[in-house]
Amino acid sequence: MSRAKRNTNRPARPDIHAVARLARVSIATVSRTINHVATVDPRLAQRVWKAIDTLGYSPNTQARALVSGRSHLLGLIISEITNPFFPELIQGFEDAAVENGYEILISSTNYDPQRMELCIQRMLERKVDGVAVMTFGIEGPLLERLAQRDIPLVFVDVAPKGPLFSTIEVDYYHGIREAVQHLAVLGHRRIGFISGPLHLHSARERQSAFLRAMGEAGLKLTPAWLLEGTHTLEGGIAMMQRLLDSGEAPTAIMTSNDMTAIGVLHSLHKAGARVPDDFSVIGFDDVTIAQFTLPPLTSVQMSRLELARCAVLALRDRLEPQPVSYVPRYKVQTRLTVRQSAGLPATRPFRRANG
Amino acid sequence: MSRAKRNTNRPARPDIHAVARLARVSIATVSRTINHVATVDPRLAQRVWKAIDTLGYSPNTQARALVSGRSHLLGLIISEITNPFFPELIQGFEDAAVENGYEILISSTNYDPQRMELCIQRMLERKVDGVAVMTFGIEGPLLERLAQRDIPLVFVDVAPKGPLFSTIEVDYYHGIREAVQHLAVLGHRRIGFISGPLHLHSARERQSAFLRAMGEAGLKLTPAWLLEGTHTLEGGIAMMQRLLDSGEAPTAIMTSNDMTAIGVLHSLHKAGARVPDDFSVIGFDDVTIAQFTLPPLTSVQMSRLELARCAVLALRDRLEPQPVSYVPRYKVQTRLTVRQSAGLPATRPFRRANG
DNA sequence: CTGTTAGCGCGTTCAG
DNA sequence: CTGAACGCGCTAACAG
Repeated sequence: MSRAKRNTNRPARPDIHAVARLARVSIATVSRTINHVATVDPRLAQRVWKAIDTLGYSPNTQARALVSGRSHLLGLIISEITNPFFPELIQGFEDAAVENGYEILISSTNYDPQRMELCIQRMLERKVDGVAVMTFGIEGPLLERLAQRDIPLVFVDVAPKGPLFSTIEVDYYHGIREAVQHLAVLGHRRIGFISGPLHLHSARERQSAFLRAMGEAGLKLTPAWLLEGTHTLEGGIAMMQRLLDSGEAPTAIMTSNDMTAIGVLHSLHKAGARVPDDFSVIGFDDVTIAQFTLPPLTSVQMSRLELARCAVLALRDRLEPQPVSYVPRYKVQTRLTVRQSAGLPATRPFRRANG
Repeated sequence: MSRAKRNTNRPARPDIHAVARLARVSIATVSRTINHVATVDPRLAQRVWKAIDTLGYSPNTQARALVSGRSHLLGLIISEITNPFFPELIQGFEDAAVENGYEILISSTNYDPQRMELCIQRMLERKVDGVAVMTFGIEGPLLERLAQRDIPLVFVDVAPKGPLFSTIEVDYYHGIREAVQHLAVLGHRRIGFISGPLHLHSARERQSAFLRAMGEAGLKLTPAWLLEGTHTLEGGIAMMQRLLDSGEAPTAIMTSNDMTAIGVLHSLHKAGARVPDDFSVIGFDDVTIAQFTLPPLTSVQMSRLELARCAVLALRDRLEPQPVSYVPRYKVQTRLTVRQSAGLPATRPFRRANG
């Protein structure tokens, strides 16, 4: 009498027993059918599916996770969701995850290593099957601790060693080279670069890609035009200000991310300079809002959707053994998106209205 | 031998039995201690906590959910994560949820009712305890189907009836009135309004708040200046264009959301008009990027953090009976954020450069 | 190929 | 106030 009679008038969610009863099979057969075990008699399977359909049954994820040890949950750790870089990444991650039968758990660190620990803690408690750490600024010691956990982890750029770690490489050079060449073709010779905080691996990568591209284009570098920003609007404003104050400014400015570029735009606007007539500006990331700036920002894009998809695949590959023929390649490209913030260099040097 | 000896050399996650053994109590006592049942002997509780600490034990969420029927997961359904309105909402939702001991499951509908169904399906399968539907555009028939499910739901603006439904009211009028008055004080008499798609409840609310505020400020309404937009950049561009083409344009334009306002800014820029010298513009939502536009956008803000917090509380109140003294009030305010896109009205009507 | 059975880890009765 | 026993819904052995 334990199970058979429970308040029967309430339309409780049907469980596996209900399906089994209706299909006149055992619960094991129902389980096998659902999990697509090949050795089920098609006729029985048919009955099971029909029963499932008429009852509106869907398996209890919790129970399934409890016994199988696999939650089909993927964690996604990002820096800050209000940073325009991330929403698209999340979108892609969600889509790719759902496509592969996973659900996602997001949390953001707000650039706080301690909070990052909490995020991971929470994820582990929820028994995620794997975690994508997409914060672009993970610290050494933290990595060490992560390495202890025995769940698959995927990172961007940084490549820690460990049997459960994967890395997604970003080919910064490709897009940045396109940008430099774009400027060179327009006639620019004097190009400045405002980098991100150089303690970030990804910021360093972008800067060196820029240096390399300049060299290859045969353009001379002016050290005074190589500035370290902060990947923020304020940083962009300040650094552009400095460039303007220095007397001799470049005709084009490239930046390490779009927020910096937008800061540059603000600085220029305030100084009375016009873009692209007086200065050309090229950003990096091609964040959604880049198309809404005045003028719309020419920017190097790294597909966040692609990045997210790679991350999901990297985790899936650890979780579900793939056929040997499958050779994973976790690499994402960057490309130049041309809009209207870069144009021909000014014929005469810009002079500030109020100076 | 069933449980006692399982591969013992691996440092498996400790379970409740391990804690019980170490604390020399039964697993029931451990369970009670963790769940803060008041009737546990403090001395035993002490031992239990110590054991938990030394073992680094944390309860298995899956098992707990399975047996208790409560997953401590909250669903959040939004329209589109790349819409700048939502990230901050998510942030607030996450924070509030975690504060209250919940984790969140997000999914986005992309304005597709069918996808919305899938989202809900997924959430139900994951056994979320409640769902916040923050899409600002839910359809009647869908609501009907939702009503069947017996889990708490919370909505914005729209107030379906049902014992498990909650509604968060937004006081659009407050902030919109501030905006109209702000313009009136600056000297504007000719104010236009570009609404959102009027089939959306929230768009209608905003529009009627505007109409009411105009009336109260003693300002006359010009029907030709009351346009229906689409809550998109393109809509803003098109409607502003129409205003400009009409020969007699208002000196100030208010919009139903920030994307529309940014479209207006673009339209104006293209026409050679300056903001706020030639036209004043006020947006709605005060999205993060409003501070990055040129000029920074004056906008009516509705605190997304507050909204999110309300949503979490509304769900929690259904889920965990609150003390009778607690009177919930799910209402969020709107306020004007003054930046630089609204100023004194132009002394002479704007004439297009190319016209 | 199918059914029976034993837990997954924990909350919760019900005796003590 | 505590502990033993049961079962949440399901998968994975094992028997038939």
